[in-house]
Amino acid sequence: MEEFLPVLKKSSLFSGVSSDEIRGMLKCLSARMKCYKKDEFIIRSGDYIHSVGMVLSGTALIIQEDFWGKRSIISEVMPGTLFAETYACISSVPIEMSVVADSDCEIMFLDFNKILTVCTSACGFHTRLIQNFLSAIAGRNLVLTKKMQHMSKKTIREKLLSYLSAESLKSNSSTFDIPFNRQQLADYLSVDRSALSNELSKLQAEEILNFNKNRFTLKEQGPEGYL
Amino acid sequence: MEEFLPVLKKSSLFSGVSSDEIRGMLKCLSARMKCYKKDEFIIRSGDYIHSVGMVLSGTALIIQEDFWGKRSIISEVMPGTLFAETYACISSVPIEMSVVADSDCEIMFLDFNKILTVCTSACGFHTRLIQNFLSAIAGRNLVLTKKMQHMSKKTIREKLLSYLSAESLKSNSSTFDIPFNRQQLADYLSVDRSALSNELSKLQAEEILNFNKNRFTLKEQGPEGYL
DNA sequence: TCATTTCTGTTGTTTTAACAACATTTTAAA
DNA sequence: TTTAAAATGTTGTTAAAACAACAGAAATGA
Repeated sequence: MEEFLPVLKKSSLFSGVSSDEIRGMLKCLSARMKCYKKDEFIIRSGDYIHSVGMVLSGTALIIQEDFWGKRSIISEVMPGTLFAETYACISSVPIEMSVVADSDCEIMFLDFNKILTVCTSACGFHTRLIQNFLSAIAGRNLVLTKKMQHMSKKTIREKLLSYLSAESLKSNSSTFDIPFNRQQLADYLSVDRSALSNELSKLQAEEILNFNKNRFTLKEQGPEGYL
Repeated sequence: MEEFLPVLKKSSLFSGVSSDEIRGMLKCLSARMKCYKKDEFIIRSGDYIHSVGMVLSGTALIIQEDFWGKRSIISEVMPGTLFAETYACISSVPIEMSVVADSDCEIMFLDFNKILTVCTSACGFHTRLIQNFLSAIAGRNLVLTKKMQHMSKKTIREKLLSYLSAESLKSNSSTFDIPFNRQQLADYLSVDRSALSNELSKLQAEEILNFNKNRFTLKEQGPEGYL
C-alpha cells in the first residue's frame, strides 16, 4: 500500500492527514486492496454495498443499464476518488449502477462500519476521517442541488439565467467569469450548444446581459418578466 | 423539549433511539431551541452554518433569491425534518438559500461539531446518531442523482423512458406502479402535463409500453433505437 | 509566421414541446 | 345514484429547441 501514499494524501478522504497517520489508519480500518483487469466488474448493479471504494491506480467507469439493456456511462473515476460511498451509507438499498475497470486497476476498499466506529485504540484522526467523508458526500449534494435548480427550468433562456444568476451571486458581482466553454455549458445544462449560443445572443440583444468569451455581465434591470 | 419527544422519535436523525436516550443525547449535544414568528428569517443566505436545524413545530420554507431579486421556494420543511445539514458539513461555504418561518414555529439547533465528535461520557448511541445523519445526507444524494439522470435527457420521451425504466428495475418487474399522478410526474420531470400525457399515448401506440392509471408495463422489445 | 484546429456565433429547416381549450373518465361527495 | 370536481387524454396552434451546415474568430503549434 505504501506506494499509493501520494494518491491517498491527495484524496479528499485523507485530506489533512499526514502519511504516518494514514499508515496507521489504514491498519485500523483494515483496508483491503484488490486488482482488477480491464473490463472486469468491481461492483455489480444489485449488490448491497458495505465498503467504500477508492481507485488507487488506473481508472474505473460507473455505468448503468436501463430496462432495454442500453448502457450509459455515468462517470469516470480517477485515482484518489471515492465511489459507492452513497450506497455504503444506505446499505439496505442495492446499488443501481455498476463499476467496471476501464483499464487494469487497483482498488482499495474500506469497511464502512470501521470508518464510522471510532476505534478503541484512540486513533487521533478518526474524527477527521469522518468529517472528510461527510464533506465528500455533502459536497456532491451541493453540486447536484445547484445543477438541479438550473435544469428544472424548462426553456434554455431560463436555464441560462438561472445558472448565470447563481454564478453572479457566488462571485458577489454582476460581472464574473464562468468555468465552462460553450459546449461544456451546454452539456452541463443538457441543451444544444448552438441553441445556447443563439439564446445568449438574443439575451444580449435584449440587453439582459453582456458577454465576451467567458466573462458575463448581468444587467441590473432585466426587462420586466424575463421568464 | 419534553413535549417534542414524539416528533424527535419519528425524525430520521433519531430513528431507532429510545425516548430516554434521546433525552440524554439532547443534553450531550447541548441542543438549543428557538421560537420564530411567521415570516421571520431562521437562516439568511450568505450565513456560515455551524448548526443543523430541525423543525419541531410549525413549518418553514427554504427560499432563494436570484440576481434580479426573484424569489423561488425550494421546499417546505415539516416537523421532524432537518435543514441546512449539507451546509453544516461544509461550513467554509456560505449557504445560498434562506430559511423563513412559514408559520410561527419552534426550531431546534444542534451544533455540528458535537454531532460529529463522540462525547467522552460514553454516549452509547452517538454512533447511531452519526449513522442516521449520514443516511439522511446520503439519501438526499440518492434522490437527487436519480432525478438528475432523468432530467438530463432532452426530450419528454427520453425523460419518461428513463424514469419508467428506473422504476421497472427498482421493482424487478416489467409491470409496476408509480407513486405519482400525471401532474406530479410532469412536475418531477419538469415538463408540461398534457405534453407528457400525449407522449405516453404515443409510446403506447408504438407498443413501447402499456399503461392503465398508475400501472405501467414496459415491452421487452422497444422498437430499435427508441431514443 | 502560417496553417490547422478548435471554439463560437449565425441561419434555416425540422422536430418537439408548450400552451390552451376541450372531451372523456374517474373519483369523491352529497 | 346523481352531481360536482378532479384527473387524464386529445387536438390544434404557437413557440421553442434540436439539428445541420457553415462562416468567422481565436487558439494552438509547427
